Amino acid sequence: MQSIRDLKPNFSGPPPSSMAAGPDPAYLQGNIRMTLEDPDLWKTFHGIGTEMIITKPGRRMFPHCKVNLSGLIPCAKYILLVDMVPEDGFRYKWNKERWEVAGKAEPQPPCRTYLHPDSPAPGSHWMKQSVSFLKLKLTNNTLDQHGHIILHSMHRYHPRFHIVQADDMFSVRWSVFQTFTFPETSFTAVTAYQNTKITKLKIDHNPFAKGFRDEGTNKKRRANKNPACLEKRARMSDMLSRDSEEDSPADFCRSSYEGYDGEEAEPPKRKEGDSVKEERYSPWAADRDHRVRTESPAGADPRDLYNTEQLVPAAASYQPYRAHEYGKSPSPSSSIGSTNSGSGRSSFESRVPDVATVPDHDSSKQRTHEVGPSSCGPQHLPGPQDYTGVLNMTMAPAGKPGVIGHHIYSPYSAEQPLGQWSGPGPAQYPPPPHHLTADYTAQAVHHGYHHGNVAEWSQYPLFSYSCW
DNA sequence: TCCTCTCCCACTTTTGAAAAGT
DNA sequence: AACTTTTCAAAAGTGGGAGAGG
Repeated sequence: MQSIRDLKPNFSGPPPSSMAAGPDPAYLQGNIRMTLEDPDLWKTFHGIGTEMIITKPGRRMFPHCKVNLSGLIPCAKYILLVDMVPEDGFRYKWNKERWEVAGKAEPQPPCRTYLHPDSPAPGSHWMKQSVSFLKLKLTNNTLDQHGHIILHSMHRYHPRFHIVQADDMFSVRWSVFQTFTFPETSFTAVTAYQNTKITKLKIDHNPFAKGFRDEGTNKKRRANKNPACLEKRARMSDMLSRDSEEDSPADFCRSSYEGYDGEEAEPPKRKEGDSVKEERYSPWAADRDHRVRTESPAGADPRDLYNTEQLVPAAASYQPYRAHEYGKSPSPSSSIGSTNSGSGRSSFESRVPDVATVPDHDSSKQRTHEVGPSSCGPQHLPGPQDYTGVLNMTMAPAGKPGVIGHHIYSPYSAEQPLGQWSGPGPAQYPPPPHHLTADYTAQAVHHGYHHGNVAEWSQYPLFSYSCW
């Protein structure tokens, strides 16, 4: 099974007729522009080393991902997705005010993709206002049934934004994926904040945390220490015990870091005394950038050819991070061994996003499809996992007005369950086709590529969950 | 002993239904 | 009666704290 990206080289045959007669190439080859909203806030966090809390029930990101889009065809429909990509193949620990490599990364959890609830929507909809992924939640529960994005604590990730021109999820396979990343959105997944500066920043900027801004609240917290509270804690302990029984380690992911070389594991340098208002990126980024140049020849992988197509200039504020200028994205933390990084990344990329989180479309406010567990592909995974997820999505009626000029062919009717696309679970992920020496996101801030092969695309297990 | 994970607490914002007003 | 605005309770989100467990 291959990831979206890995499919690119397989797009060797003629594209589907609908694609061949597809949209104005100008739209596909560089006019689409995505800019990150609140870049200063992101940079402020990034300068310190962004941490994102992950919890079992799922935790929102803060800052949350919010982007502006332009260059879309106003009448054509698009689907927006977000997934999380490991920055590297390492696990980290917080030690004496800095992050240090604590060993090899754990096998990747099921890779999930968050589908923006408005999807699919016309380009005009996406462009008229900023697109927020506020409700995207992160979890460390590998058995999560809510469609949240599953991450490992103490690992570093960065979000990837995908824009797909497609009438509905069934058309996605024929469509062009355009992928954007913003180096300043990288973060470390944690179950509790490690860096007090991050804590302070979160409290200062997150409205939900206002209660922690004034010192007076501290005394309220003391009230927790009462007998009733202790009783509840005892009960909670029982629950925890039960949970741990359920959460038996699932061997559904192969190790993503075959290329890991412990010798190259160098603790990412954290700049001591970063100020909250720090505008430049953390030393993680600088370190990584350096290593990237010296150890990982960009473009070594033939797939890079695909990465360079449809390169869209990033927002001016992110120019410094564009691949064509630096060769590599200076995402933080990947500072550790670029070859490792590339390997880890590529391994991850070879995984299959097992979930397409399904929206309830704001405009329709209805869920038209409830589809049972996928019947496709062996279910090798223990437990309910994602592979028994249900499709819960709003489909755009076939032939719906609004899409003019660039109708994308879909071999499926709108009623066809998306679950039928589902392939084998991640337990069957093949090893990466070959070692990727190049850091994926580092290739370009923006990538575009086709899904031209039905057979391969059909292997994508798109499971859908309702996130909210 | 150290590190990580977990849950509850008190607080805040958001949401949406009901009530009130036009 | 229909629509808009206001009110308010419930739901959801937040980090801190401290215990549990590996």
